Amino acid sequence: MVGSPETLYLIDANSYVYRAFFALPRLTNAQGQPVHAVFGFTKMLLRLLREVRPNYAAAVFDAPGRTFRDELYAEYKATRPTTPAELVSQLPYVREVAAGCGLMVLQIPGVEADDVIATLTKRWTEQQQPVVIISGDKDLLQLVDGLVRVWDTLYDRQYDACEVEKKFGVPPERIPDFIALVGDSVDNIPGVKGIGEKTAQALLRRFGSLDEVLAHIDEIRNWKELRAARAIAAALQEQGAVARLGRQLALVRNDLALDLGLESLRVGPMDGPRLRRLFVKLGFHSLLRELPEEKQSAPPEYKVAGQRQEIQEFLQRVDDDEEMALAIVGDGLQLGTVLCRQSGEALLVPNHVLSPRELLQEVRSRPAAGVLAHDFKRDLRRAGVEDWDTSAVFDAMVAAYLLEAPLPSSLEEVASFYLGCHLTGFREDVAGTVSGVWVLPELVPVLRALLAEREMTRLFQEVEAPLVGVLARMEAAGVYVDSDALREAGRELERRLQRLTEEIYDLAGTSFNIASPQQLRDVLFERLRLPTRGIRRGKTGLSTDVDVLSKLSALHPLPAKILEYRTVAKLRSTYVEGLLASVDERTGRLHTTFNQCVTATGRLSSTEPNLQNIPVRGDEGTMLRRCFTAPEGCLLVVADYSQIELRLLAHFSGDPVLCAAFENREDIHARTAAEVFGVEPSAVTRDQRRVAKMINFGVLYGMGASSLAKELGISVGDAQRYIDQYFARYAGVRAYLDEMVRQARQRGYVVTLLGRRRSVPELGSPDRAVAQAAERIALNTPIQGSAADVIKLAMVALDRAIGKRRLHARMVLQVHDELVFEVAEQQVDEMRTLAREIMEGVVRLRVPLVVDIGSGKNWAEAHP
DNA sequence: TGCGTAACGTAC
DNA sequence: GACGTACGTTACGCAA
Repeated sequence: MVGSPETLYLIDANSYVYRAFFALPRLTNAQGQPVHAVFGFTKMLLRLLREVRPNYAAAVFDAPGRTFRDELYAEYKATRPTTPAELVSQLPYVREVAAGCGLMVLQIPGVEADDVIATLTKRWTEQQQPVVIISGDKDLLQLVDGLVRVWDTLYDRQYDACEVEKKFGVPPERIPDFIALVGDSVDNIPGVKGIGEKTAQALLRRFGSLDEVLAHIDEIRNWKELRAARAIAAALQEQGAVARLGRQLALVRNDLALDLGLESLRVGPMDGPRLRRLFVKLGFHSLLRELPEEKQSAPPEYKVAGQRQEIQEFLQRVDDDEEMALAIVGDGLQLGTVLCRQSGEALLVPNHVLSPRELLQEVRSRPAAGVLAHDFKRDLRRAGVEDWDTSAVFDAMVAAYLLEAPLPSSLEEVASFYLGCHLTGFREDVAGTVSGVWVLPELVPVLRALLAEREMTRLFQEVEAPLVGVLARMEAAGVYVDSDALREAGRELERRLQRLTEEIYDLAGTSFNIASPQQLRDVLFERLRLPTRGIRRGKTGLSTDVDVLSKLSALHPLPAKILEYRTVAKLRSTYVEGLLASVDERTGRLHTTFNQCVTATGRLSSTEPNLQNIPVRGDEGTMLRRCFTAPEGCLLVVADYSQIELRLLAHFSGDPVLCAAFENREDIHARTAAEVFGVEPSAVTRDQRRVAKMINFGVLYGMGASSLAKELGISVGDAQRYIDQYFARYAGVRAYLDEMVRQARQRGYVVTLLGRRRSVPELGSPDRAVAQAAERIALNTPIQGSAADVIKLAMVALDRAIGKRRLHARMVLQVHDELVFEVAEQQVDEMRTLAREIMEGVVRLRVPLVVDIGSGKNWAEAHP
């Protein structure tokens, strides 16, 4: 729709929002606020601004409360159901969007939007300037004339006088008369009973207006061509007054005294930051891209420090309580540190002038030591300054992770997402690398506001922020590995693999790549012709995983050998060779990276190498963990939360049986077996306990009967009976899990003990499988995530306690519910007591938290 | 040669 | 398809 530069666009906002609310599928943002009507409105408005580029526009809203029409007719709009709360709650956002887009927002008390639009239209057309009304409401079609058109953007239909007449059979100015005769169920305008659209059109065509129709009732009564003319005449006679009232209701008023200069309708500039914040809040991630990248955020004028003197001068200008952005840039040869003040004043300090290590120590010595950073742990590690209490450091990467913004969360992406800044590169002789620290002073307030809004400030300040430093210390400490023992184990595994390979080729009657599932499949099912009935299929064909091979091993000796081969090969390649490759040769220690911003639930993860999946079961597990040892004069202390997830389930659900079991310090799996099998706890067999243990784990993951059956090797019917019996005995657990899903559906996200959130948008998916997977996420995340909350809190507290007591002890590993410490032999008892006290007492639950502790020369021996 | 994906297996 | 969260290794197909 192209208009002249003087065209005024008037948006009938309520009508649009109302229709969008019912027309579009319900959608909520991460906070559970329904947003689909705002979304529809926003899309429409952005499109209008992009394609039409209007110079003049306004968004007009109905004002709540009575209007002159209510005075005229008490029943006006009385049949309309009260506007849903979910729609009303979206209106403020709609106004915010319109204002952010630079539009005048009008909402005049006691007046409906239609009348405001009519008045503005009249004033505008008096200047001989065109008007386009954006509305889907037929009431406004009465305003259409040579200068005025109505555009129904939802269906992309435009109405000029011709189109109106085509649709209603009457010219625009007769629409009120038409509505008066026909009635309008939406606004509860009664109309004349017995007169429908066709009759009304005929009457108005012949007589022109409602008044003329009513003046010619006699003539109508004898009108031969009119069907049921007598009845219609009678109805008009009887209901003429009603029709006149209806006309008054339908006629829009164009004579309001609006205190408004027409120039104020000029469209202002888009408020990018405001819209971005709003879109982030509403979850309109796709629309963020449609906002113009208004600024290329280029680096400020920065000085390159040539002498230490300049650093001192720079730091002296910084206020004591001023937060300073900081980043280490460049690579090993051209290392540098960038400091950036709130004002934008920035300094690049090349390594040769002052090392990052010394500079960071300088910064840390400032009174407030407030620092803004992105991936600060990395900076600490690069500078080798790990003994930093990071509680006062605002790490934008960690904040963005908590806010569940876009993952991956490089600073460039976070800034683009929350600020709309495109960080332009910053190449420098010394730094040689891009760094966007300078956006931090602008970005951090936005992140802080969002954290506060979601009540995550404490989680951030008291858990995640201090944890940054704790993890840096753990990584820097590393864990000692007996490389000789590991190499020897590797040689032993190598010999076993040789032997197994020969045996396998023998059994297969051919040599092939045993590690290739594809070739193995050919050997098993083509060459040996093992039965394929009931064998699971993957994307590329029949599976050869552990379940399949276990089943086949009853029929042929080869599959068992393959299984053994795989176990040994895994051990050799991933654990022996992989770990040896990562050991620091000078110290014999292994330094993993703990990722704080990766998992969906709040757990940590560990990479290069992953020390959170070192085998523990079987002889191989023991052998491997024996290689993780304490250095001379030290022991390893391992503290392990006992059943933390089930305890959290008891806490959240308040289930009396589950809570009592933990309060009485019972064996929880035996208790579950007693409940499910209806026997005394003392009479539970090993097998019953095994089944109960599986059920207990299954509940935490939302396991179904079929998978439990598969796991236990029983029928699906039996598995279902066990599950039913479980929920019959633990009714509180059932109720809690149901409530979790209900809440997730209502709010769009789930919450952990300390307020960590995970949105679960797929709950409403029409695809059953997708929706059910989302349900399992909704059940599992509060439990798994709360366990992560608890151990993180304990890590922060333990780190402080160890420092305060000056213990010769350091935390070296975390494996989700377990902490490993390296402790001087004389202080092992103190460390054991401290770990237990702090870990058990870090949060207060309805049931006791229990920590099992062990100590020993190596990880296998120390395992409780 | 480098990269992405599938299959598999390890942990909690 | 059917049990939540991770990471690493190998094989393999594809593109440069």
